[in-house]
Amino acid sequence: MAATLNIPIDRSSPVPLYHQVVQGIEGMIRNGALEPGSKLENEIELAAQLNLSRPTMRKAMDELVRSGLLVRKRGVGTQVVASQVRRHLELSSLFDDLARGGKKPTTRVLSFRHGPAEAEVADTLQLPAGVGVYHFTRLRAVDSKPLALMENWVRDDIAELTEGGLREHGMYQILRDAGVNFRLANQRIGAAVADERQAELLEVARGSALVTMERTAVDDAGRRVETGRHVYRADSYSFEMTLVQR
Amino acid sequence: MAATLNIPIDRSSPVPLYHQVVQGIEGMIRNGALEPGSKLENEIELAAQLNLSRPTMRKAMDELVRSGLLVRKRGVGTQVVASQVRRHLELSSLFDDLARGGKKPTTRVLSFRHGPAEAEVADTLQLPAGVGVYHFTRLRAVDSKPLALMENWVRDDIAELTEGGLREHGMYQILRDAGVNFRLANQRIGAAVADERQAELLEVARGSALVTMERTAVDDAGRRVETGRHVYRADSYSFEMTLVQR
DNA sequence: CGGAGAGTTTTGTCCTGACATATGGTCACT
DNA sequence: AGTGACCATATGTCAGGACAAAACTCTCCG
Repeated sequence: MAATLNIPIDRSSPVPLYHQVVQGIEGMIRNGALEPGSKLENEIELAAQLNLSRPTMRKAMDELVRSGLLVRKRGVGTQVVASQVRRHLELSSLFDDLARGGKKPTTRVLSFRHGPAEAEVADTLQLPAGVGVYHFTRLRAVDSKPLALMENWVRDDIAELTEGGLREHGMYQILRDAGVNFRLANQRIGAAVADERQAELLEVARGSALVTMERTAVDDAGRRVETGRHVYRADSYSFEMTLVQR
Repeated sequence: MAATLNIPIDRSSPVPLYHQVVQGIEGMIRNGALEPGSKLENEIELAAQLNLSRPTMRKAMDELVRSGLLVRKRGVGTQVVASQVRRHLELSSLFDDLARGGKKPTTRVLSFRHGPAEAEVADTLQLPAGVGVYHFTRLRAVDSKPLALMENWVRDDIAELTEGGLREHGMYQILRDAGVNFRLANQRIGAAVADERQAELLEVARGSALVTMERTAVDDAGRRVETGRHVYRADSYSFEMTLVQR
């Protein structure tokens, strides 16, 4: 039995129609109205039900297929894959992640410098001549349990950073508020063992396992805005993601 | 100066037109014909140059934007972001990755069992009653240097696995040859320190850092085919990826 | 009774056309 | 000289139609 959709479409909303459909189907999957494995009506029929054109319907389903919620097979139909799809790794900060999870992250700024960049950093960020960097290290804790030790370099010609601001807000939020639109980031995840200093700050034994992450973020103008090296307590943090075959 | 495209389009090819464009632009970026930061002609003009419709051109550019090679800004235009974009984390096996990189991976099968599943595995794989699993551990090495220790569970009602087959081929290749089409995988990356046994097998000191990965893969019929726990030597392996803001 | 072929269904690709909207620059007015 | 309104430009969204290709089903023939 093929499932039909019951999604309110508001044509006067600024939200694109195809995105309303995406949200609608996502909602139906999460609340169980569409069970994993169930088959959807065909695209033409669904489009007709919602009074949309097929390309619009298809664009919505494209997104859902890409995010891994639906599976299409030519000549057969479209199926719900799983209700338990973790969101793809996002281009967001640890601070935002924690805050969304209802936690109250606190930040201690361990060091804060502003000046010319070392050669390696200037190279990584592809800094133009004369542009300096903010260089700072932070310790992030949740419920007074230390979680991450973060070292970052941010070019100084885009936004003004202050030690106080970093204590109160996530770095990404500050940069976004300053008009930076992040577009992509290159990221590398690995592992290391805690040295003396890391162990003390993160309140773990020396030699404990740490998750390491290096990231360089690029904004919509193609500028490399930020690069950083983070280490996380392995007993409290890991990276989850859903990979989708294309 | 806006760049124009010079891409051969073969309308009789079975490769979709939009994909030919994707490959063409990708090629021009990689070989330097399109420099990072350079601006492309507008969509309508590019479509006209290649004798394509705008939707087709747009679909091609959509893919490139999603993969992080291009950046679009409404009212402004489309720019090349970077030549150095790592491929997105793929749904493939370590074996394939290494083989593509020109390496010769070798596999030692440490244990191989076939029988009913433990409750936890049956739950993770959502096994129907009566379906058993293959359970095996493998040690993968490159140039006789051990790299990864892998423990996997595969449901036994889809393909027949043998110890000899696993020695010769990657697990994913065997399953694909058996007609399994993987669609998505949930994956978690973390860190740990090597215990006595891991240290010995991977030829590192006890207490060395290891990258851990747990993965469960789902095929196009929605079946959870495989789950596994892998550990990698942190000094030779890390996960690289490009995140794209949507 | 079994297998090959035809037909149906459904997604995949591609086209033309239209209007909306954000951005950046220009020009006139203050 | 500064500022606001206007306009050109380019991407964003949406419609409707057409044909291709894959996968399943059913029928017919051996």
